[in-house]
Order: sequence, then C-alpha cells, then structure tokens
Amino acid sequence: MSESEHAGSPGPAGRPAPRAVRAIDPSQLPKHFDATAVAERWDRFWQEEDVYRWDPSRARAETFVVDTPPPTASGSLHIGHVFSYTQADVVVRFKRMTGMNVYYPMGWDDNGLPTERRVQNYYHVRCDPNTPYEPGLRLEQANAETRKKPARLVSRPNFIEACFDLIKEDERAFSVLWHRLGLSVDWQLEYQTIDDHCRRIAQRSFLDLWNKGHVYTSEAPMMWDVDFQSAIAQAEIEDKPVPGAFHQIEFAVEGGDRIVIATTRPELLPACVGVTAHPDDPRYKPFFGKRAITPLFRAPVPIFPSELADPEKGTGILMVCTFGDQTDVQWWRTQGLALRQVVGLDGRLRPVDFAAAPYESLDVAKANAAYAELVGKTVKQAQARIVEMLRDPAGSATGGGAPLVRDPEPIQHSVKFYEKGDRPLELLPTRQWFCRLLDHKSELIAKGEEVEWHPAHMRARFRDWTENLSLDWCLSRQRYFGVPIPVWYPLDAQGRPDYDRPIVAEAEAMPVDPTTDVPKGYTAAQRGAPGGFVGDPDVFDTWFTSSLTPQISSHWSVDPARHAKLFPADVRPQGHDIIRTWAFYTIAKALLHENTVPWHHALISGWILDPDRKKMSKSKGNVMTPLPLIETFGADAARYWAASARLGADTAFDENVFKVGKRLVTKVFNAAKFVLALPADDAPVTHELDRAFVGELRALVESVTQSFEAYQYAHALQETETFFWTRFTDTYLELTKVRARGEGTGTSRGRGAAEADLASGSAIAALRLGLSVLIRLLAPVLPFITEEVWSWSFAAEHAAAAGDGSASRSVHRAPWPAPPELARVAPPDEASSFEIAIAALAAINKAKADAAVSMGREVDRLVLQASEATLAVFSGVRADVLAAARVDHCEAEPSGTLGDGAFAIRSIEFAERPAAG
RNA sequence: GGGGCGUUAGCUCAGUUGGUAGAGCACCGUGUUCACACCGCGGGGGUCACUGGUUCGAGUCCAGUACGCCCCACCA
Repeated sequence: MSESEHAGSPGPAGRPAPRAVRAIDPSQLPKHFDATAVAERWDRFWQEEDVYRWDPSRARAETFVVDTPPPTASGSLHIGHVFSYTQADVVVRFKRMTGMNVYYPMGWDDNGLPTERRVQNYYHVRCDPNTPYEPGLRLEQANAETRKKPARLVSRPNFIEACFDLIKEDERAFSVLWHRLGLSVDWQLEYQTIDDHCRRIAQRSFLDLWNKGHVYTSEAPMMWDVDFQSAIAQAEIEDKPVPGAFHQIEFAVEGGDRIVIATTRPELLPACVGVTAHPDDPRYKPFFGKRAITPLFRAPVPIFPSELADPEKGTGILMVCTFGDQTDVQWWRTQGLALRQVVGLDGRLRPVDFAAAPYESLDVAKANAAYAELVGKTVKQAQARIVEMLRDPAGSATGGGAPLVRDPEPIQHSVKFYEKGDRPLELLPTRQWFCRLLDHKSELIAKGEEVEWHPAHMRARFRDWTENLSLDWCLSRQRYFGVPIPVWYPLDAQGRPDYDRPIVAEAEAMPVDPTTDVPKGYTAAQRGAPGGFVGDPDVFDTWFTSSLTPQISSHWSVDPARHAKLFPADVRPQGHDIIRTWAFYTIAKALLHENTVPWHHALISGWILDPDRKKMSKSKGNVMTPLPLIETFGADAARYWAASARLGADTAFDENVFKVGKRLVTKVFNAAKFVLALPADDAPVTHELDRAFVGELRALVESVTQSFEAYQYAHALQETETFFWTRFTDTYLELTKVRARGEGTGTSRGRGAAEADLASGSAIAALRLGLSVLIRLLAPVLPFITEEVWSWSFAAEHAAAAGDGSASRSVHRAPWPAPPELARVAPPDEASSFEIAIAALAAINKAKADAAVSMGREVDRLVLQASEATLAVFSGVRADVLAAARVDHCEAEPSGTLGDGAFAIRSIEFAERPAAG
C-alpha cells in the first residue's frame, strides 16, 4: 500500500496555514491481517532487494559470521527445525539491525549414511561396487510389491546418482520451509557438503592433518555396523536396552577339572581365545596357567588372571572372544591372544577351518562339523542354533552332560548400537584411518573453555565428553556417498598394498576420487597392477566434512583474505545432542589446523518435547510437521513460539503459544493501522504525557538491547511484548487517542485551536515514534508483520531521511533503536507522569466496570482522590486522562490515607446512555 | 557409579545482585458500533517439591532428600 500524501486535510478552523501531512488511508488496508497472503510477497522482496546479502568488502570488525548448521536434508521436516533455526535467526536479525554485515549461509548436509539409507529404502536398492555402471538408469520409488523382492543391486556410480537425485528433492523441501519461516540467510551462500568446494576443503583438511602427523591408518578392532557395513565412531554409538540371556556353559580344564563360564554371547564360542577370572578368586586360582577346552569346538585356550574380571558377575569366570566387547580387545592385546574372527563384515558367521591357524581344535573333524551348523547364519540365528547344540551332551568337552548346564536366564541389558542402526554393533578388526585426539585432550578442553557457551552449563557437556574420550576419531567409512579419502597405496611386486606408505593427493589436485583419479607419477594402466597403485575405496565420516563448516564458509586453504575475514566465526547455533559430535569435532579441527577456536559463541538450543514432555522422535510417532502449523497460525506466530523459549531450554510443545503469537501479530497490525492513519506533520514531542511515554520507551530500548546482546532474545521479546500491550496499546494509545485526533473534551475544550493543534501533533509524533521503535524491537521475531507495517510509511521516511537513497526499504536493515534517537525528546517534568496517568485511568475504568457500564460511557461528574504528591503529578496529565475516560467534570480531592500513585473514586455520575440506533 | 538440568497458579513459563510471589493461556464476572471480538475492563487461584542451615529477612545462597529428564561410565 502506498502512502497517501495530501495537504490541507480538514483540520480545526483557524489553522495558520495548511501544512504537509502524512497519513495512510486505512480503508485501503485489508480488514484483517492475512499472514499467509503476505508471506510470499515479503520473501520475494527480501530476495530481490538483497536485504540479507553479505558484503565482502566490509571490515571484519563490522562482520557477524554465523556458522549455520547444515541440516541433514534426508531427515524429515520437524517442528524442532523451526524451533532451533528461528532462535538463531532472531539473534542474527538483531545483529543485522545493529549495522553488522552478516554472513549467514545455508548448507545441506547431504553426504553420508542418512542419505544412503534413504536411497536404499526409497528405491529398495543396495550399492554393489562389483556391479557394472548402467548409464541412464532411472530408478523408481519402490512399492509394496517390489519391496517383497530382494533389494536390487546397483553400481557405485548409479547409487551415487540416485543419492544426488533424491537430495535435490529433500533440499527443496527444506528450502521452502526456510523461506516460509523467513530465515534471513543469504541464499547466495548456499552449499552442499557433497559439492566440489566442500570435498576440496575436506580433503585439504586431511592433507594438513597428514602433514602434521595427526592422522594414521591402522588395522584394529573397530565398532562395525553390519547393516551399513561400515566402521562407526565413538560419538555415533548409542546404548539401547535389549533383551538377552545369560548362558552358563561348561568348559573342560586340562587335567580333568571343569569350569562353568557365563556369557550373553554363546555364538562367539568358536571365537573363544581365552578364559579369565579375578586373580584373587579362590574358585579359579588353581586353574591359572592351565588351558581350558571349549565345548563343541574342543579348542584349548589359556586361563589367565585379570583384575578386570568381576567375581560377583555371572560365575566369576568368563570367556574371552574376538571380539565380544571392548574388554575382550584389551585382553586380546595384553595377553597376546589369537585372533579368531568368526563374525564377518555382513554380520554372518564366515567360513573358517579349525585345522588351520589361528583356529585350533583337539578334534578338528568335530569342530568343523559343529561350525558347519553355524556358518552363513546371522549372529542371532547362530546364537539360537548353538544353544540347541549346547544342550546336546555330545558337544561336551568334559565328557559329562550337556555343555549348557542350565536354561538360559533372560536378562535386560544395554548393547551398543550405531545411533541410526537397527542391529547391535560388532567389534571387527578392519583397516581404518584415525585422527589423533587422545593426545590433545587437554588442548581440546582448553579450547572448549575459551568458547562462550549459551547457556553456560553446556560447557560442562563438552568438557565431560572430552575428558572421557577413550578412542581416537575413526575417520574412514566403508560407504559410497561421501567425500573420498584422497589416498592411494603403492602395490608391491606381488600386488599387495603397502599401507605404511600411502600416497596422499596434492592440494592443487583436490578434490580427487582415488577410485578413478591417478596419483602423480603413475599411469591409469598401473591401477591394480603389481608395482602400481590402488585407490582407497573409503569415504570420510560425514563429521569430517561438517566439522569444517566455518572453514567451508571462509574458503580456508583457497582464499586467505576471505578466510581471515570470516574465521573464526562469531556464533555457532546447534542442538545439545550434537555437542559431542559436531561441536566437538569442529573445535578439534580448528585446534589441529590453526590452534584456535572455530567460533566465539556457541548458542545451544533445546529440544521440542511433546505435550507429555517426551522427546519427539520418528519412532515414537509423535513428530509434528511444521508447515501445517505455519499455515494455520502464520510464520510470525511460529517464530514467536520458538523465540519464547530460552536457549538450551527443552520446551513442551504448546499450541497456545502459537495463538498468543498470532494475537500479537494482529494487534501490531491494528495498532499500526490506527497510528499511521493519524495525520503526521513533524511536530515536536512537547506534551508532558508524551515526553513521559518516550522516557519509558527509552528505558525499554536500553533493556531490550542489553538482553539481545547477551543472546537473551526470549527475555527481550517478553519485555517488548509486555510494553507493547500494557504501555502502548492499552494505555498510551488510549490516553492520547482523543488529543491526537484533535478532538478534546472537558477541560481541554477551552483551548485555542493552535494550541490544540500543537498538542495533537505532539501526541501523533510520540505515537509514531513509539510504533516505529516497537516495530523494530519486534522485527527480529516477527519479520513479516513488521515489514508489512514498516512499508506503509516508515520505509519511505527512512529513505527520505537518508537522502542519498542508500537506506534500505526493509525494516530488517533499519537502524536498531538507540538512546540518541529518543534523546531528541526532552525528559518529562515528572518522571512518574506516565504511571500516574495509567493509574488514574485504571481507577476510573474500574469504577465503570464495577458499575457494569461500558468503558466508553461518558462521565458527567467525578470526584477523584489521591495523595497531594500524586495529584500534583496528575495535574500535568489530567486533560489526557479525563479525555480518555470521557469525563466531563472532575474534582480532585487530596487524601491523607492513599499512598503515592494510588487513586480512589469517591463518586462517579454517568451521563445518560445515548439512545440506541 | 560420576556429572548436568529441572521441580513456582489447572496448563506453559518469567522471576536480575536475597527485600511483601508475576505473565500468558484456561476459568469466572462484565462490557463493547467510534484501530482491533484475532477486543476491552475486572476477579478468583500458589506452604515457590521436601527437610535442615546461613540471615533481621530465602523462590533466590548452602547442605541433604525425593521425583522427572539428559549425558557419561559399567554392561561376562
């Protein structure tokens, strides 16, 4: 709506000369505010006007860098996204209005397991590197029918293409939400963690770590997900309670004795390499140094003492397998035990021959026959089968009864899972790349201390995790849709890779794909040939790339000038659930690369809980999709809800808060419509009540600004909202309505027209100032309604004031309200004028309510009581109060009993009610 | 077992450095053509989880207890 300029509007007679006045014509505005209708228009305006554009030419000191979380695009849209991204956006919008040059990118974390898993499910396919590439292959979404068949095997390039196809869709869905929500990101800074730029940065990160000696490759037992067939890092492990059972199994001891071990994993019996008990346990002391014979497989294994064995658990003696758990790994290492791996990478028992080392048996034929029953079975199937076999006395190693000495005793125990996996992790020896972190614990902790965490107690989570770290970071994943590890291995004369002399790609060549690119000094023909080379087939853990988001933004290793300007970043917004991963790895990278923090502030948002205070999750089926809520209540209302919760506070979902937000939006719309329709003519703010109001406004601005500076946006919103309702619309606006319209009743009637005109101008100027300030204070939370209202009049005024056309028309680039702007208005004669006026009006309104008459009912005669001091202040605002309360005649009586600021109504006489019609 | 957070009105939550308990919603009453029924005004409603301590004074500080949530460790 354009502002209507008109001169000489009908005013009081006797006006000296027609003055130029500005006012909007409210009849041209819609009767009700429709949030959905304006959302798209303003989003387009912001994009076209480059309102959120980062200016690379401005200095670091004026720049505010946001390390935006790149959402996992393959994850489903969740109301929690609205919650946390809005909280960051509110902070960002405040910074932008204070004049900062904001760097606010949006990336999509599309590389990695979640995308692969989604592709696998969506198309019902599996990647098979041995399948030949099919150019132009178009996959269809799987239906109930095709899902019954085994998953289709597709080549690695086809699989990767399918990933790219699907993430395009997913990223569009997120993008729509972000626009709809009004996130003020600079869309020119959009990236994908799988794109060339990110791959280059990630590979150069690896190169830098390699050059500094921070990464190494080694073959060791690692947590392995048998479904995804990949190693998993400590940070991705989650404990889940699952039902299991204790099995008591009898072993023979050389020399004729017998022992009974307890285990939850009988299927690992063929992988048994030792037996151990506590050194002081009298039951087992005699056996140390002897060998035990396993049932079924008749393998002799050493019995050794270990402090780690707990006499209280099970039977006090246990079998050591390769590998049941982390302690097994420890015993295997310290005792120099054999490596008898029976679980394969696919989670099934692999073929082994007990005639050949490292396997061993006193009765090879029997052992192989027993194992033949298990081979090819999943761990779970093998467990069921072996329990049956253990019930058979034929399997006994002691020559006695069945090896299973009693029925399995069901228990509930927690087992390690990949956080996104469905089956328990296995510990399998594989070759992996690692980053040294254990050597840097104290430095990591120190960097964590350097970061300012909001809320502060989140620092403890980082410290606790870092202190308890027990493994180096496993960087490699045996997956496909990720950043390739930029390494080849030379092949010796027999064609065996030399893992001790990896060939790391050169910085200039990055990004490389070692499965197709050729290392310097070799030819393509030498791939796989003796004396040639082989590419590392693995990709990086996705965190290896996403831990570089600050460097991805700053173009580390690519553009030093830009890097210096954008790194370290100012803020990292993120959830508390990924402190141990994203925050931790990002801090680690910044430490190892440049010995610095990656950002100065970590803004940790809480979770959305369902109304029963349970965490929302897909598996519980209690997730809420955000778009319907935004359609119902409007984006501003959704943002109001998100901005009402403090950083770090887990918050129960409450639709009522959306309603309150929507109500606020409507009120802003209506109040603005009213204020801006009053004819404004640049009159000074001179009236006592107006100056008192501006004084309150100034205190509000100072307090709200302070809150925002401390990232306490929820507090700032609360204060602003309270002021808006209780100090602006319900009070100041009501108190000045009559005077602003140039009407006036009661005692103000006798004035000269010019004086009335001036008084009216003062009220209008203060109302507009109040509105302008409040709009701007609310703009970070309510970008749509504030932009709408701002456009009616203030946008043009600001542009005109700037003169050179440099001022943006957007409220989101308008200057944040500051004391100097308000200092142009002189302070009131009495600091309490505003409070006294409100108290007097409230007292009269209460008298009306008690008498059950309309607030608008005219009062013929009123006797008001208050203390002497209060009445003295009251005299300065009396005309406004009486006009607002529609009092024709008022007598003020001093009271000795009322405290300062209190009013009492001694008598009130209402005018005759005007005839209806 | 170690650590973190929380417990304030029926609900969702504020309560700065200790100084007479707050808001919104809901509820009850009431009014309302004059920016706004997506409204106004008024009202009821709390032993601040519990027990001790410090203090003239504790929702606030200290110690402990209970309950809830989360993280870590252990999980033969």
